[in-house]
Amino acid sequence: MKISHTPFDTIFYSIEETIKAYRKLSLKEIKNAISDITVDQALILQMINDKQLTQTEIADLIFKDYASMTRIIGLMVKKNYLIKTTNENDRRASVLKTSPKGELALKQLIPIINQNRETALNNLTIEDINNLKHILNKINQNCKK
Amino acid sequence: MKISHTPFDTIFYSIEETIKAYRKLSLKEIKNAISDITVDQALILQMINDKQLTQTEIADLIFKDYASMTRIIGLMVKKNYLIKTTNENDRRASVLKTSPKGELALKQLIPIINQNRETALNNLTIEDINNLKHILNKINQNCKK
DNA sequence: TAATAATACTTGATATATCAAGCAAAACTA
DNA sequence: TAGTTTTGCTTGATATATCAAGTATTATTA
Repeated sequence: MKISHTPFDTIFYSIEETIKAYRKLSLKEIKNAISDITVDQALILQMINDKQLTQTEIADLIFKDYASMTRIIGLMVKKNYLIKTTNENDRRASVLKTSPKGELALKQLIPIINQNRETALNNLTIEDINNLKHILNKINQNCKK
Repeated sequence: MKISHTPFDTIFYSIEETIKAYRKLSLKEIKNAISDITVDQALILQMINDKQLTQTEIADLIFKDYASMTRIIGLMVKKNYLIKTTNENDRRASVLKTSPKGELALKQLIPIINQNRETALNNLTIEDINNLKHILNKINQNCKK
């Protein structure tokens, strides 16, 4: 198979471009509602609210380094969106909970997050989405071999 | 259209996952050859070698902030991969050139970069790629409206 | 059970991302 | 042509990414 080799023709360029455009849109809308929260922080808030998770679990789920996770969580605690305590059954692990402020923020954020997704996926068909997911998954597998 | 709303079912999750996997693969292979160069730095080296570009132009092409570009270029100059001078026709602008060390590095890097792309796209058809590009482009447009 | 290994983070150092503010040169305009 | 705006880039501050090294705590193993 012949594949383009100039940087700007590669599919990776398109992928980067798209994800950056989506992140930009999301950040704008989120900041518009709550100025001191980022896209990832909103996602983390949502994850912790849905299910009790450790930092390590969150990091694995959203492809972040554990060190970054420590710092992001630290900031979210400092801004009072999260409450962090130690797990008494395993004193290495921390227990993360959304604070009242965090829950309130989340109530505002969820419709915004959903709206962002709708906006980004406007005019796409179910086939488009499934296709996209399928092809990306192939690439993902290739990269991990 | 009904679209999934749980974070891990969304297509954006797949996109992030894929681009991170690809970046990880690329970085590993690049570092293996030249330990002090990153994926973006390799790309920048390639761009500058192909065509004379200003920092601003490079930043726009690879979706980077101008401030980041100043710092990345600064490091590449410091590591002696690039030579930076001022453009005498427009003293605001800088002229960037690959140094001999940069050119040598690039010679090593180009086959690696190409190989990474081949690896990542293994078993994909031309249709897959075109499809992917087309769908991503739709999302990209939606995000920019 | 003592030594070792693994786990769940944390910290330091450096690079990059992002926003805001600033600077000098160039372009534009009244 | 003087004043204003734009352009190309830089710097500062803060957040995040990444790698390496370190600290408790828990689990394993000889």
